[in-house]
Amino acid sequence: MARGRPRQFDEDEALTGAMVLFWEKGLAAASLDDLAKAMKMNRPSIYNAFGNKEAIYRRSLARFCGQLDKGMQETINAPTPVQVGLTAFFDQAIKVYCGSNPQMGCLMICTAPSEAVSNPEIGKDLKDLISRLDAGLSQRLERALREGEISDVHQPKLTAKLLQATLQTIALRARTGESKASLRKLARYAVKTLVY
Amino acid sequence: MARGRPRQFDEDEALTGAMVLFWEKGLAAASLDDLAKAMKMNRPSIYNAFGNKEAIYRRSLARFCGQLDKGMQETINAPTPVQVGLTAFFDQAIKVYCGSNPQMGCLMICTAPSEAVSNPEIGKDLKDLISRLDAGLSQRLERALREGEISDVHQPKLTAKLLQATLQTIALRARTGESKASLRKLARYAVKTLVY
DNA sequence: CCATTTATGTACCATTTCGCATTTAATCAT
DNA sequence: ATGATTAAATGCGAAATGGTACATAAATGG
Repeated sequence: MARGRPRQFDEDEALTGAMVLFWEKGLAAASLDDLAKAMKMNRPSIYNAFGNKEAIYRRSLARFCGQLDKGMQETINAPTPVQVGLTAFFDQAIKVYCGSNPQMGCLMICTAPSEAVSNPEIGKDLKDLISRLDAGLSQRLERALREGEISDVHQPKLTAKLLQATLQTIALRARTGESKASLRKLARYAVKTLVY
Repeated sequence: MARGRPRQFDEDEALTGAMVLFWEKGLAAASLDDLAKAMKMNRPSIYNAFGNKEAIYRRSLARFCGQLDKGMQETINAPTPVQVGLTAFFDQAIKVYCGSNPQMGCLMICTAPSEAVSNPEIGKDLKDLISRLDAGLSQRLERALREGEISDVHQPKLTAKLLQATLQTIALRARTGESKASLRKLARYAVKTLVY
């Protein structure tokens, strides 16, 4: 087993480098040369190992979204009141969105939409993430309803969308430099207003 | 007056063409050749009349945002209950965001963020629009508060941000193909939930 | 030790890109 | 008309881009 010359790049590390580059520049503005530097590989190796630029971008997206989704599921389904779980989820997202200098917001929300029309596959990736988050939030709210934790004036599916709207505005505002403190305040107000 | 050879392109029409192109592709993915076609001009004329690609993009943004802001101001400040004005504003936005085939969402929200980090001027354009919308919504809510139209549990500045979050999610969802009907339903629920 | 397999790295190619220099055209002032 | 002024159109060119061919290197299996 393990035939042939061993790879001398770390796949995970390379993908992380690519992700950071795309996060900053988006798909279109990132050149293969940029990518090669970011991944610490040379172009032919990249092409051989991962395929073309779009493929790498989509893998970066998938990874990022997988983490986001997983983080959300774990946090909002922890054995705490809904409001606590939701607040923790927002805080977690804010940490990621404001975590670098300059702040870069969400890879998906801030870079995929500009590609989504001319590249329907990316459009679908975006749509899928939105759907998954809607579903996760909605399910948690439904449980809260069933367990009498929140008032039955709520429509879980719609409230879920407004919670996701909150997440999205946090992503966008983070990218324009809005402070962590300001975003946390917004998140708390959203939870208080939308889930009671 | 009117010296020299007269321009044979309509500046407004050319700018509209450019805007539509950028709306679909974003700044980075739109080439000068694309632009020339979209503006029905040839490259040197474009350069002479408008400057480089980024300048045209920013002019497109400014125009789009000017209209959005103006539309908002007029609609939410019309002599009707806050909720009616807000609903009308969302409906108006939905019409624009879903108005072409495929649906393209908001020029600013869907294309500017991907440029915002590497191009701080565009970042500022984005930030400015967000601030203006926050301010407009917040002022309307404050008036509603003063006039006893809504409950004083509201914090106008934060509620304004959640209303804008609703607008933004509508823009993003429109770009993924979500239907007008679904977005209108979301808008109505947001108004009902956030403003009472 | 040799064949096979897989990865690396140099160098390259065709195309596209942005931008401009130059020529040609249209209009106005005199 | 003529010259001045401004715009259009052609076409060039240097650089960058995405992508690849090909020779080389490093490992394994027999």
